[in-house]
Amino acid sequence: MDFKQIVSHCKEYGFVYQSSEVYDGLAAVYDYGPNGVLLKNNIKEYWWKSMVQMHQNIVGIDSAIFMHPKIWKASGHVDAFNDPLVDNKDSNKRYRADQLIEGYADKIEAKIKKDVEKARKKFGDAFDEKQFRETNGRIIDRQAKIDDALGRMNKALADDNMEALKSLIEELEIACPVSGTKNWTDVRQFNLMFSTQLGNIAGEDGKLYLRPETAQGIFVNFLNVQKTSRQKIPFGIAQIGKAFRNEIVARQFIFRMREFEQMEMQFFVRPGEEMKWYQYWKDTRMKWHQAIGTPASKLRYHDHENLAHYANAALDIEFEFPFGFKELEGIHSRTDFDLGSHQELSGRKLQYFDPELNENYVPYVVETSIGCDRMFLAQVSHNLVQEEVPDAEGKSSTRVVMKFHPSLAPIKCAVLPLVKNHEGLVKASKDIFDELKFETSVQYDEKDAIGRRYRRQDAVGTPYCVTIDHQTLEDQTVTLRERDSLNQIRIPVDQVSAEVLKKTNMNNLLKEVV
RNA sequence: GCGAGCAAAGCAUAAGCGGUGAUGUGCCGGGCUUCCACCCCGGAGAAUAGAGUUCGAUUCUCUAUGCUCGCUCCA
Repeated sequence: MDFKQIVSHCKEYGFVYQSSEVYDGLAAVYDYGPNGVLLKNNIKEYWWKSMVQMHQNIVGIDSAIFMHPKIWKASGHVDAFNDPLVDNKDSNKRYRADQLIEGYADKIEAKIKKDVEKARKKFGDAFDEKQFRETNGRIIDRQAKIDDALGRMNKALADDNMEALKSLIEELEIACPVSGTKNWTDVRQFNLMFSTQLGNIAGEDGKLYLRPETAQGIFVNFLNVQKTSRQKIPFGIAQIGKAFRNEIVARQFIFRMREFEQMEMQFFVRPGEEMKWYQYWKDTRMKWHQAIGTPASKLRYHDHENLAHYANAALDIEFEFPFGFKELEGIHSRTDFDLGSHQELSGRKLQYFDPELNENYVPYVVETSIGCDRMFLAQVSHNLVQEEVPDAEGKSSTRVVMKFHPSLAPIKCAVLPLVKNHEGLVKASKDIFDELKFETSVQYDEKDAIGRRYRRQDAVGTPYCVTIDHQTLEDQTVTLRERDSLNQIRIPVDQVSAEVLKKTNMNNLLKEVV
């Protein structure tokens, strides 16, 4: 199935809709429909239970989306998520304004170095580089240019003065490396965090950000959770929640959205033991993905070469989406950066007393962070297939089927009277439905021919269909039809629930993850 | 954000070089129907939005919005 068909299918069968569609949509925001929300909840349940329920030493929290503005200062988001950007109108290339100016400084620095090397050759052993730099007129001029440019740039950045940055670029006659022209747009501040305000009077004082990641809610609650849950290191805190980023380019359906949901677990460990746990979670998380039937060939690790400022090791688990291998989950060794920063900025001691070592320390953190919406997209794009199956006459016909792992399927079982214009069959069917609804997610359908109803359930990934026929009224047996194999077996009505739950229950899936 | 392309019932597609918008599927109602998209009858449903040109615009022009791709960015 190509990507377009997947998006189309998601809409047609109530999985994902474009946000605000009746108003022509809102870019990079999507809504989940009736089947979508069921699938998404199942993904979250699978994750949550694998983490919290299956580990004695992992507990959950649900922290607020609003947090104290200083948190984003400490985490580095305020600085790192703010870039002054400028476009060259001729090449349509975009640059960071500060990097252009630094590039200009680097060029001059290169010239200075050339002069220095020339002089070194000329003077031989007697050459004193320091003295040369301080006395050579041309070098002094050039160094002054660098100092002036960088000095003014830093001041403009500190003042958030975009106009000054632009005029500096123009004054320095910086040209686009691609087009070679100096035809620049205005410099614009791009802020990846969404801001809003606390209280109802606008002003800097009440400025708040919607969280760009859920992790900080865990870090700032580290002490609360550790004390109230009486956890000992190593232990983890898990959270599922919304995060918000003002992406420059938001594309590829629900892969990159402005409002998205993360499933994060921060695991607190002894300093020096972080690599052991990094490896542990690397393996454990891969198992989790494969346990629901995602083939190993569609998953791979990708080690980060450029580490973020907080990490001493980082990798992604990538999934092969229809548009290529892309990040699905990140596993990062975050060192003590986050707790350390918060400790410094808040003035609170964010430490753990380790009774075995008999000492206090700021724990190190290993993070696993998976995008819930990406997981959703991975499941949908991998499981949606078109295939040839035999029809009523045994000839080949195509069907579109979502081959979700039964535990993730939105609807676990459909209850279908073979015909709808027979009171006895309808009543028996409704009785079965009314019993099953206490156990799992079921759907009743009496419209259209039985084959069409099977196909309809296939399209949303329902693993089982129960069909009630005249024989049911005589001997209390029904047909149980299985989605993937198309097999039909005849079983007593009172065994239906057990049979369906055996495959669709989350419990049995969890046993495979251990 | 820049550039290019695109925008038609729920979905997928025709036709229309300015004059009645068609088909398949899906949906709703009814009939028929004993196990993998049966058949029959009936019904609802569309030109992304706004402006302009025109007697008349789905068609031409402009603007906005959205989508796709490329660039840029990416914790």
